[in-house]
Amino acid sequence: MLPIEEAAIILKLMGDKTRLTMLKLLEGDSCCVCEFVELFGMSQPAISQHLRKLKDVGLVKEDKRQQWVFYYLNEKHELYPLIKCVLSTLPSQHEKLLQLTKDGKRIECCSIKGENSQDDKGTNVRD
Amino acid sequence: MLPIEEAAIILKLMGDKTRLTMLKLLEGDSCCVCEFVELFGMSQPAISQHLRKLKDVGLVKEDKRQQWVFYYLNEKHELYPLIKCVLSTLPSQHEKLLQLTKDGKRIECCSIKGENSQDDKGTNVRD
DNA sequence: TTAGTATATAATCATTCGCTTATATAATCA
DNA sequence: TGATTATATAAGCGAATGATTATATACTAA
Repeated sequence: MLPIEEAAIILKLMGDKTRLTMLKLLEGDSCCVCEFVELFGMSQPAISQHLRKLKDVGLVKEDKRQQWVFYYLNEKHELYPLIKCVLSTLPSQHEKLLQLTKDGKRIECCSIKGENSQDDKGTNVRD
Repeated sequence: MLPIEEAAIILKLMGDKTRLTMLKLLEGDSCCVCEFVELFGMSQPAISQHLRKLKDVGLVKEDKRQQWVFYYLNEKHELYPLIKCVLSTLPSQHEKLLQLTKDGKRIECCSIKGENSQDDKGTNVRD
């Protein structure tokens, strides 16, 4: 496919306020599905379907930890320079995550990079 | 509207290969409707409708000269930095214009910046 | 004035999109 | 084990999208 056509596909996917906000959030940290459900106030299937689209074109990758699925930006994507430059023009969405933490809704999952803290499961919090 | 929502609208509009190519072409030069019709091999109404959408959000502006309407990038657009950074990651489409010139299909219109050469109308060529 | 060229708009239509509800799968917890 | 929690998928539906054809408008040329 022509590079400009590939770029158009990526831009169309980013041209949705929910997905664009998701990507901006993922610029700073990984998030799991239930955090997005909480943040956007949308149904869980709606969130899953947005993430599926982002995953299908390789914009995000997933990391299954315990009962959660964490999504993160795929910095190896062929068009990552395009993605990065778009995200860099957007205002930070980090305060949304801070609020989630304050509300005790942030998921803490300790198996990051293979580690596992057996005595820290459940509704734990990060940030 | 939130900045991220405005950005999503712009990105959605850029997320179409025809419009994205139009914008990349306009990065270097202004073009008129019939040139786009020739370049994309699409119907004239289809081209007009794409340009209308770009104009409605202020991404392009128009400049009527004689019987033609030339479109050009609106560098004053609030989100021009976003637009510019996206376009900068795309491959040049200039050879399309060169080919158009070779085919004698490029429109030469001399009323640029108020000038008017009365003895140079019709199917003239630029480039 | 009339014919031709350039452009815009309206109506239509098939496709895509984004959501919903219902349901399936997998992991955890009691 | 059975209940709960997290996630994914399928079906359905209304709205948006991108093209087409038909038509209207405006400028140019003879």
